[in-house]
Amino acid sequence: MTYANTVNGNSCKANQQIIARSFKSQSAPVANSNIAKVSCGDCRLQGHCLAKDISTAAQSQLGDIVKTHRKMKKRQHLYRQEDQFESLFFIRSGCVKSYVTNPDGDELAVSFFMPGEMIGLDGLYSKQHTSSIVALEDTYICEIPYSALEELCGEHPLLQKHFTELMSRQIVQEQEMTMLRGQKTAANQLLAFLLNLSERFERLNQSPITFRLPMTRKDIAGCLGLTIETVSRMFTTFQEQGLMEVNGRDITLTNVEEATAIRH
Amino acid sequence: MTYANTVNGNSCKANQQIIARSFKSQSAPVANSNIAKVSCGDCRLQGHCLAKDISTAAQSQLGDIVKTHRKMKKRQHLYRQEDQFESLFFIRSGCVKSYVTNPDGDELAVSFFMPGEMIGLDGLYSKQHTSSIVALEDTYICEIPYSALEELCGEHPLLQKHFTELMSRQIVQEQEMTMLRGQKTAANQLLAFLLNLSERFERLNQSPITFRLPMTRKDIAGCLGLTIETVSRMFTTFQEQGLMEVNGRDITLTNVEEATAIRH
DNA sequence: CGTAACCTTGAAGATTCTCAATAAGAGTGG
DNA sequence: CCACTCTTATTGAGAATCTTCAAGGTTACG
Repeated sequence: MTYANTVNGNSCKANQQIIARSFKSQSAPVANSNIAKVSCGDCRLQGHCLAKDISTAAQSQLGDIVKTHRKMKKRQHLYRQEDQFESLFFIRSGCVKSYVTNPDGDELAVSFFMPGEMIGLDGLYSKQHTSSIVALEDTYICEIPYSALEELCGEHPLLQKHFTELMSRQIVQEQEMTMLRGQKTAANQLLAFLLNLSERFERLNQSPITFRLPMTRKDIAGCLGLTIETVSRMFTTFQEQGLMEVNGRDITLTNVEEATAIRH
Repeated sequence: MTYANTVNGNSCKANQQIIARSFKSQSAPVANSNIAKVSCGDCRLQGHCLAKDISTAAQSQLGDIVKTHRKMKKRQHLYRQEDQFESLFFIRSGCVKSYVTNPDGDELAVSFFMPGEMIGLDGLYSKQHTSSIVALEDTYICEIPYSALEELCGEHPLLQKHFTELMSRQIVQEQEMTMLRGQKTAANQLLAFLLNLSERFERLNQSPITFRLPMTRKDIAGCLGLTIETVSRMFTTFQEQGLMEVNGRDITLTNVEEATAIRH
C-alpha cells in the first residue's frame, strides 16, 4: 500500500501541502475566511463525518446549516473552558488540542483531535464547555449550530444514528487515551501514544510509518502526565533501540512489530 | 442539610440498607430475579436517568421496553470486552467497575459507575463492547435494548434529547476522571478521586462526608495508575494529616476545605 | 537576523514501585 | 457459631523510575 506522503523524502510537509491544496481547490482562496462555503458533497472528508451514507437531500440540508468554514491560525482558540455551548465542530484539516485547567491555571489534561473528528460534545450536557480548544497548526473547521443539527436529526433518523455513533466513537476514543495513560512506564505510554497517532494517520490515508507530530513535546508530556524532559529522553532511547528515527517532530517507525509488542 | 445516612453512627451500612429496602418494597422479593418488574414511574432514581421530565406516555412506553430488572451478584459480569452490543444499562443501586485488558490480560484502566449512571455506550459505535463490566457489590440494573430505545427516541424528541445529554455527561465524566489521573502526585490523585466520589454520593442524596468505598484498594490503584501499596500508604498519610478518618473502606472526611485545596 | 519558543542532555533528588512479611476481613462449610 | 481459607490491607526497606534544576543547542517566525 502506498500513501500520498511517501512519494518524496520530505514526506511530512508534502502531507500538509496536499491537504491545504485540496481544500483550497474547493473553496474560494480567501485569506481570512469566515465566508468560504464548501458543500458537504464536495468535502474531502466525506464518509468520515456526519454526512456519511445519508440521502443527498439530507446531505444538502446538512450543508445548509453548516454556519461557517473557519480557518484557525496556529495558537488560536476555538472556545475556552466555561464558554457557552452553541455548536459542534468538525476538523477538516490540521490539528487541535483540548485541555482542561484547574483553578490555579495549570493544564491538567490534554487530548488531540485530527481531521474527521468531532469537537464540542463536552458542552452539550451543561451547555457550557468544560475544556478549551486551541489550534496546533493552521486548521480548517466546520461549525454546525447544535440547535439546527438537533432539528435536522429529528427529520433524518439515519443522520441521528450517525451522530449518536460519533458520540460513542468519542467515548471509545477517550477510553483508548485512558489506556495509553494506564501503561506502567513512560516508555510504554509514549509508544502507545505514537502507535495511536499512527493509526489515526492511517485512517486519514496518510502514512502510518512516517509522519510529523503536530504537537510539541510539552503537549505530549501534558497528555501523558509526564515531563518534557522524560518525553525527550524516551524519544532518544527509542532511536537508540532502533524502534524509530526521530528528527524533531518527524518520526519514522522502523520496527512497528517490536513497538506494537509493548513490552520491555 | 441532613442525609439519610447520617441518622446513626454506623451510617455507611445504613445507606446500603435503605437502598436495598426501598428497592425491595417496590419489587416482588424474588430471590434470583430476572423477572421482577419495576415501572419507571415507581423507580427511586426518577429524575436521574432517561425518564426525566418526559411525558407520562413516553415514560410508560419506556417502562415497557425495559427488558429486565437484573440483580447482579458481587463479582458477576454484565458483559465482557468484545461481547456483542445489544443493550444499554442503568444502575439502580450498587456499584460496578468497567475495565479494559490488553492482549496480555493486564487490567489497564478502570472506572466506576454508581446509581443513575448509564453503562454500555462504549459498544454503540462498533456494536462490540470495548470494556468489561463487573459488579463490586450486589447491584440492581435496568436493561434497555438499544434498538427499542432508538425507535422510541424517534417518537419522543425529549427522550432523544435526554439520551444525547446523558451521552455528553458520560464524556464529561470521562474527562473528569482524566483530570484526576493528571494530578502530579499520588496524594493529589487519590484526594481528587475521593472528592469526586464524595460529589457522586451527594448527588444520590447520601452523605458526601461519611461513606463506604465500594471498591478495593486494588481497584482504586488500577483506576489511578498506582500500586496498592501506594494507595494504602496515602490513606495512612491522609489520616495522619487529619484530612480524614479511614477504617478499611469506611471514610469520613474531616477537613473538606483543606482537601479541596488540593495542594501540599 | 534576532528573539522566543522548543528541544536535548546531565546530575542530583524525590516519588513511586517491588519484594516481602504480617495483619485484618470476608466467605464457606461443618 | 466457629474454624479454616482466601482475599484484602498495611508496613518496611531497597531499587527503579521519574522529576527537578540547570545549561546549551536548535528551530520557528516576525
